[in-house]
Amino acid sequence: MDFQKLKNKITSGGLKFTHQRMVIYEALCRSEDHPTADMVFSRVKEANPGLSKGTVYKTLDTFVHANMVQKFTDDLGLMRFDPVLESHSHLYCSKSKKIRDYKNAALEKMLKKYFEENQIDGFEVEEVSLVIKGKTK
Amino acid sequence: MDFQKLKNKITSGGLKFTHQRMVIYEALCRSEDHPTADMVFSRVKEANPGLSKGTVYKTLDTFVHANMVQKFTDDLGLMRFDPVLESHSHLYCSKSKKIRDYKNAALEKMLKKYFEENQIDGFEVEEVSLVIKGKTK
DNA sequence: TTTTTTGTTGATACTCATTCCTATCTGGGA
DNA sequence: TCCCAGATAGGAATGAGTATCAACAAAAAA
Repeated sequence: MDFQKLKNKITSGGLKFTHQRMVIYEALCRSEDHPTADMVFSRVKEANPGLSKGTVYKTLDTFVHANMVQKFTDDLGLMRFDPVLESHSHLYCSKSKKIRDYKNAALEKMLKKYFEENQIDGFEVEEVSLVIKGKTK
Repeated sequence: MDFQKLKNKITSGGLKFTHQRMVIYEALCRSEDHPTADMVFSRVKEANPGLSKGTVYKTLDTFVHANMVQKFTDDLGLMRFDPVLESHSHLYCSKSKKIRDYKNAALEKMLKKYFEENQIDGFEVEEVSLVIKGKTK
């Protein structure tokens, strides 16, 4: 992603454009492994020694509030960040501990339909997500 | 659950029967809210002042290894314990932050069937679970 | 341009769930 | 009864994440 596109992404989220935000957002987009804030920090600190850990945590949270990235908790309780906004599931590999995206519109639709047709007693469903655990082949 | 049943539960898991284990297992079974180790500790400490927090954490983990209880991570990253062994989903109430059980054999079967018929490229599915977020009505 | 306001950053201290350490204790087999 | 592997108590250590706050920068007002 080039400079202009990054700048647009950030300002169109209603945020001021800063060097730190650019660097952090770019690092997240380049990562395919749904990094934690700490992982983003270590990928970014070499080229940006002045950048502090707290800023990475805060900035990523700012992106979440601006709807630029998604946040979720993995099976170990760590906060993970994902620049993909469309709804999708995650594959947890029990061997490598890596997390992959799994997009399947048909499955999403099937689940959505199921919970529209089958109400849960005393509960109003807002969001359903799948946790898929297994092994990379 | 009476004394004999509790004792059986613990020894049949291959564990030594101790007062602490009985008290902790009983408190967990009486709880309907999938408590954290800390919550179990505070429910138990009044009637058992000598019991330490470390013991509660370790004992609950022992139960998990002995397949007497299930452990899962909630959306805030806290470890929750559940004495219900059959596979089931959880309902997360965004208002009260409470977690309820949701058993639905038909849904479980539907998902199982789906992933048997629809392989994921390069991934071997072992376990699928649902995270259902919404509001208690 | 200067001043004011507003938002951002870095450094550090802090919280809090969980794990680790170790001295001490105990249930149950010999 | 005696013994010891396993269990426990108590507290220190860990580590992810948050709060605080002074310094700073960029935009808005004067």
